[in-house]
Amino acid sequence: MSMEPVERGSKVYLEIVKQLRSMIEQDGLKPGDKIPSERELCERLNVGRSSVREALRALELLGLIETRRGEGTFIRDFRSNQLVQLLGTFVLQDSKAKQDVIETKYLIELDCLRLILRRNNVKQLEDLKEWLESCEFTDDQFFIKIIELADNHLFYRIWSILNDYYDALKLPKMERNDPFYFAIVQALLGGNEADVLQSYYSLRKLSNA
Amino acid sequence: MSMEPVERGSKVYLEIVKQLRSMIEQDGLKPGDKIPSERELCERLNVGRSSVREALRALELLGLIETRRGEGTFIRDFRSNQLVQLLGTFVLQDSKAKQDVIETKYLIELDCLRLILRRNNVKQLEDLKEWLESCEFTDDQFFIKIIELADNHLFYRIWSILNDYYDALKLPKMERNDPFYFAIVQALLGGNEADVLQSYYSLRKLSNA
DNA sequence: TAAGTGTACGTGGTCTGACCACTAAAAGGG
DNA sequence: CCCTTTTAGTGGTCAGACCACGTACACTTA
Repeated sequence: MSMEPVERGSKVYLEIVKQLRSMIEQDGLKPGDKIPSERELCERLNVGRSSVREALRALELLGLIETRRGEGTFIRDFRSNQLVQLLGTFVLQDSKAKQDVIETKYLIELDCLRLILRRNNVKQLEDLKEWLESCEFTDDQFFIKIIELADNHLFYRIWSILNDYYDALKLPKMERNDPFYFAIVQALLGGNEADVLQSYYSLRKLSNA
Repeated sequence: MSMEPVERGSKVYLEIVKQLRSMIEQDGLKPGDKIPSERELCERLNVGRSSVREALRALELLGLIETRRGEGTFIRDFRSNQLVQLLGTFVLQDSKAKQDVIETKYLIELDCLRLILRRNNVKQLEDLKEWLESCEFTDDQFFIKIIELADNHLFYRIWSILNDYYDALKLPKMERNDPFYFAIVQALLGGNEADVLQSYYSLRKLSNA
């Protein structure tokens, strides 16, 4: 029920994070659900309120919970994490990092193109082709479509993070370049990996090596 | 110098995070450097110590700083963040997620193999070959070497995260399979992408599609 | 009855002051 | 000179006190 008083080495707020996690798991709490109030957590866990708050603030900065003054603390939809901006401005400094961001973004985009090839969902590609003709869009928006078609949520997250990094580093925005988008989609429909890669390289002005 | 007393909407601990960030930037503080003590930050920013602690605890859970009792608070080497275990057990539930983890891990590993091909650093590959013969190692350890050779810090982070996810989901550990490791390194030395991919597919027991 | 209003309670947000445990540097003694 | 002791500084934690805000319920009023 209660925790060790001074559990050697471990800090109280970390224990509370742990407890919260198992509490959420056991009770099957989902995004939007309310968790016990700070004062109730104090009593239940036999700790001071400041320690509870340290745990909650940490989880809040991680984007895992949301607090509303006068109402309470709620579990958040993890998909939207602002955590990235933080890490971005903290972590990335040197030029090697910049280069890594660009390289990684490109490779992830290539992976998604390969995934789409493997999924081979013609109808979705046809839809995308229509969308190309009927819409104004940016390079980002095009690739968001691509990433979505790849149907891998982790890649979606990773790409979003990289894109945020990209912006945070003030790298030049990709400029729209319609013919290449058509070429990529066409190549995807053709089903030939080499063609797809070549179209992508052209768009990004890369050598195909 | 000091902040607004109740700055509407914004919470004090978030302001402190901001201040710390610019403080680190201005003073050019690097991993290992010490930041001002909690009590000094209170005075400098005209806030309570509990607020300062909320900010520091949050940054600590993010893995951005490290505190040592009796010594102080230090900027941390961002490369190692335990943040992931947290997110992992919080975020991933359904079976689609599991599938995504596996798929993404494999694709990242493939990307790194391609990067190594592009870098074409023969000496490092020879060293790796020696290591293979002289060491006991696990599948993880082998691919850590691979990812390192790819020399892209972001991929290293992403792969580590995915590996943690993999463990958190209790997916079956990759088993060591020596001949395939040799084949991969040999193919890398050969410089033929198709061979490299084929070796990897064999190791992971995947079709080459 | 129905609509509006106001009060009380619960919640998060913040500050203060008090300890404790631990570390490292300064002071002291051999 | 070295070793011990002291001391000051640091993070870790708790308790209590306010404040600001939102909600719900009881009360008034039309």
